[in-house]
Amino acid sequence: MNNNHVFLEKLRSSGLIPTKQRIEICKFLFDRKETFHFTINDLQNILRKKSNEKISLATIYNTVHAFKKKGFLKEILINSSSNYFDTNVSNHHHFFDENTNELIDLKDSDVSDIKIKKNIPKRKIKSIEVLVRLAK
Amino acid sequence: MNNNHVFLEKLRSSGLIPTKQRIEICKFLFDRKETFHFTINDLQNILRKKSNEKISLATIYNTVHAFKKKGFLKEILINSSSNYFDTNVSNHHHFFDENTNELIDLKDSDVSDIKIKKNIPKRKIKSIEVLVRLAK
DNA sequence: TTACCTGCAAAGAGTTTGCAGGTAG
DNA sequence: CTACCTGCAAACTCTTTGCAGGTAA
Repeated sequence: MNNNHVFLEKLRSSGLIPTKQRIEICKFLFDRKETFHFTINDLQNILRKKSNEKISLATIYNTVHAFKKKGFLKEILINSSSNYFDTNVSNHHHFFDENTNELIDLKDSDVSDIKIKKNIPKRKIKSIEVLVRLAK
Repeated sequence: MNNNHVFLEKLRSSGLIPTKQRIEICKFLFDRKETFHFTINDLQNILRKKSNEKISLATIYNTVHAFKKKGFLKEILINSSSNYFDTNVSNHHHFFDENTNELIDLKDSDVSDIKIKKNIPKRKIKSIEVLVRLAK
């Protein structure tokens, strides 16, 4: 399936010039049904193997952060040794499997309604994130 | 109030030799009623100002990680620019104020019961952490 | 005395930046 | 042509480590 035009539009409409590198990263990250979770390091390794032309690490950092800024990716903090990104930018929660270091999406409907019974003056709730740590 | 003996005991019973530096850090972190949230950088700045003798950064890292390992501190990940530690090691959740970069404890009773309606084979839930982001 | 700890400086890991050359429009 | 992007290397920040001297018991 050739979705290039979709990604061209996605990039253009967000003000990012669709370069070869950005399109390749788009195709890898967004041309899939399932959510994808990755670290910058994961992404670099995978892209390096998949493709003949290598995308420099600086460009991967730039692109991932540009995508995050545009709302195409969400950053998720789990442990102090690596930062994860998630192609699913909707409101949802996560399992983190401490045995495999793997992130798994939890649909909003997989988690009971959460009510916060405390208020901070002059502040509004922006988001509620649940992280469920798993182990054997 | 002189709690030195309490900290001496705390350190000794966990197998850490109570040195001058560790006692000073203990006194600062644990001789208080309220929970304290900090980054390594916060801690170094505060200790530097409070005390005449400076504790080296390496020792602060060593000590904080030793305390974490012994269960005296809990690490909390909020944003990619800094790692927080919490003197409250009980099960509880957090507000994070994005305007001030401040962490605020949420008692377990401030959050409605959370039920996870999904199972991962061969894995058990180790902990459930809720992070509520706040903004103006 | 012995094992462990501290502090310094150097090393390491991850991330960001400056800049020269390249590319999209 | 112009503005923006890429890739490299250097810089930077945060954290860890090696080691010599110091300290607790």
